Amino acid sequence: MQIGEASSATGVSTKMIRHYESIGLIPAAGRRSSNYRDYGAEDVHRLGFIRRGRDLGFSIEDIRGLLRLWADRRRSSRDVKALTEAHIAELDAKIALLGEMRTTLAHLAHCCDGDSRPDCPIIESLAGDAPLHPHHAH
Amino acid sequence: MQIGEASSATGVSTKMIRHYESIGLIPAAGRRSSNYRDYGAEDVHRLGFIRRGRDLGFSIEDIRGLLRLWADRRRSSRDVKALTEAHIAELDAKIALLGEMRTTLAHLAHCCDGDSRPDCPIIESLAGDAPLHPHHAH
DNA sequence: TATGCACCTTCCCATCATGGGAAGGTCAAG
DNA sequence: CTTGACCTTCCCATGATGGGAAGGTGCATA
Repeated sequence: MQIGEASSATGVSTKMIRHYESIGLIPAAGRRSSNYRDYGAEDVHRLGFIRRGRDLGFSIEDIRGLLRLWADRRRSSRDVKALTEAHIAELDAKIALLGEMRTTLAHLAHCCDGDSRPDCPIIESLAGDAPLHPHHAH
Repeated sequence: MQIGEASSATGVSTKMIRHYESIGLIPAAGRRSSNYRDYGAEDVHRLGFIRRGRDLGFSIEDIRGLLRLWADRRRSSRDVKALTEAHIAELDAKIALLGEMRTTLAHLAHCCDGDSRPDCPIIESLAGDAPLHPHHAH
């Protein structure tokens, strides 16, 4: 199986497969006489693991840890769970941050007439002319 | 006012102030005889605008547009609102994506015993051995 | 057989916003 | 006149990904 097939079988781009090899996330693929990389079922399985990890937002370094745990028959599920919960906490922090931005922006947009006149609470807020959470009636 | 003061007055690092100048987001600062950059009230006001924009998650290019609108006395608040609502839509998309990840991970973590045994639905999911949303009783 | 096309290889560069750090100049206080 | 806190420019790194060039490989078809 050459790299393009491994790519379409897993949804990991050929670019990224080579990259993962270069940073040691996956072992160096075997080579055919043509110097083309050669992949087997185990390699494809590992790439699928990586893609699912990425889809869940794990960093490459997180996935390095998860791959090590996956390979370790004597792992504790505690370690996997701890890694996962740390990641959930990061997601929560990001979601909270984005949610705050969204709330503020939605409020400002709500207070903006959106017409052809220049007066605009959004611009005024950015300019520091108005607090971000004015106690307007609306 | 030299760059360090402008930085601490606005919360924009000196690195970023120089960077914003280099990409033309702010005009080139005046120079003293020492070749040190010199900032006035208007410059600080603009840097504050930029920082608040960044804090609300606007990209540098968004902010470039907002600065142009800010300076334009004949702007329509419609344009500001449109830019803002496009940004809100991006935030919503990101929040939704992160939220889906969070939901899946929380479910998997909930189903993981987190003990010293290796059996772990998180690893099994990543390995593709189990669907991400199994219909377990829990 | 020759040619074309789809695939592969390596290598360098770009993204986005930010920071680190080196090598050296400036300035005020001790 | 030294010390230390500032400033200058320049290069490099991050994290994950893609673009694209220059060139090799392999298979099908004219």
